[in-house]
Amino acid sequence: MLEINDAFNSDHNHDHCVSDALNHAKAICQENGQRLTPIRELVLRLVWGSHKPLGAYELLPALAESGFNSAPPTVYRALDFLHQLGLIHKIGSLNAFVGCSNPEHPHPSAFMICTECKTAAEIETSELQTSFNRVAKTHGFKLEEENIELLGLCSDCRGSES
Amino acid sequence: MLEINDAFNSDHNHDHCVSDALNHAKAICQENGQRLTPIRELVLRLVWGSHKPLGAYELLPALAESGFNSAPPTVYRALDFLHQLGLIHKIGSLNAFVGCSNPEHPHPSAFMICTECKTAAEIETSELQTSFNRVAKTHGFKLEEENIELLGLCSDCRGSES
DNA sequence: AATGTATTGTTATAATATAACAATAATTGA
DNA sequence: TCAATTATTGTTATATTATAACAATACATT
Repeated sequence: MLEINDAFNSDHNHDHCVSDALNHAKAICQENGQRLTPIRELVLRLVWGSHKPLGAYELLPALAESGFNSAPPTVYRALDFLHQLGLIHKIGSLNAFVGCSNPEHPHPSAFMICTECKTAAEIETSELQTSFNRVAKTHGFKLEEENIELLGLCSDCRGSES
Repeated sequence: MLEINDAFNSDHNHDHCVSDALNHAKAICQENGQRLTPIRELVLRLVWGSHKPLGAYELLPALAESGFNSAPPTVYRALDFLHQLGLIHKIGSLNAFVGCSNPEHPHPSAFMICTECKTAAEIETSELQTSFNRVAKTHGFKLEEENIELLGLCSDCRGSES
C-alpha cells in the first residue's frame, strides 16, 4: 500500500499543510519537553512555505525580513532541532530541507523530486520498507536510516516538456 | 532477486575489484569515444582504493603523491567524467564517491553504508526497481535518477558493538 | 534573587564545489 | 606535415554549504 501527500497537486490548500505542520510541531515538542521557540517556529514555517526543498542559506534573508538577523549557526541549529524531532527531512542530494508530512510517528522517508519545478513529494511506502528490511536482514545489516530520493519529472512538468 | 558486491567481506581479493574496474573503464571509454587520461585513470584507481566512499578533497593529496599537483576543479572534472560514464557513483548524503561494481550497463544504484567502518556496498535489486517504477508510474512521475542510501551497521561492526 | 541549563548571538573558519579564463595536448582535415 | 579545431588540464578566484568556539541572553528551578 502506498500513500503520498499532495505536493504535486498545485490546487491543494497549502495553508492547511502549514497549520497542520505547526500543530504537529507543538504537540511533538510538548511530548518531548522541548521548546518551539520563535526562531524554530519561523524556520518551520519557512521550510513549509512550499513543497520545494529549501537550503539553509535561502532561509537567512527570509528570517531577516521577520526581524531575525541571524547567522548560519542559528539556522542550522533550528534545522537540526526540527530534523531530530522528525518535523523536517533533509534531501541529501540537494543539501536542502523540506517539511515532513506525517511526523506523528518517526518513519523512514522517501521522496519523488521533480528536477523541473523542484517539488518534493514524500511517499510513505510500507511496501518499500519491507523490501529494504529484507535486503538488510539478508546481509546482517542493521538498518538505521534511509535516504531514498527518486529524481525525475512530475506529471505537470512532463506535460510541458519540449 | 538480489545481488551484492562483496564490499562487506574483508577477505575479498580487492586487486581484482580494481583491475575489473579498470578493464570496464577502458572498454566503456572505447565504446563512447572518450579518453581515459592519466588523471582520470588515477582518480578511478584512487576511488577504487577501497569500498569506502571518498571525498573530492581526500583525493588531492593522493594525486599529489603521484606527481599530479592538481587543484579542485581537475578532480571534480575527473569525477564528473567517471560519473557520467557510470564508472563511479556519488553518495549524496556523504558528498563522496565510490566505484560502481557493475558498470557494463547503466543502472540505478542502491547502497548499504556502514556508519561505523564507512564501507558502502552496492546492492543491485531489480526487486526494488520494480517497486520504484510502480510508485513512479502511479503518480505519472518520469523516473530519471535515484539516490538510494541505506545507513546502518554492517555485520562485522555489529559484532563489535558496545 | 541565585543558580544552572538551554538557547541564541557572534566571529571566524572549515569543507565542498564551481566560474572563468589561460595554457597545453590531442585530433582532424587540408 | 602543419595549421585549425577540439578536448583536456592548469590556475586563480570565489561561491556555497556547514561547523567550531566562545560570549551573551533568556528560561527554569529553587
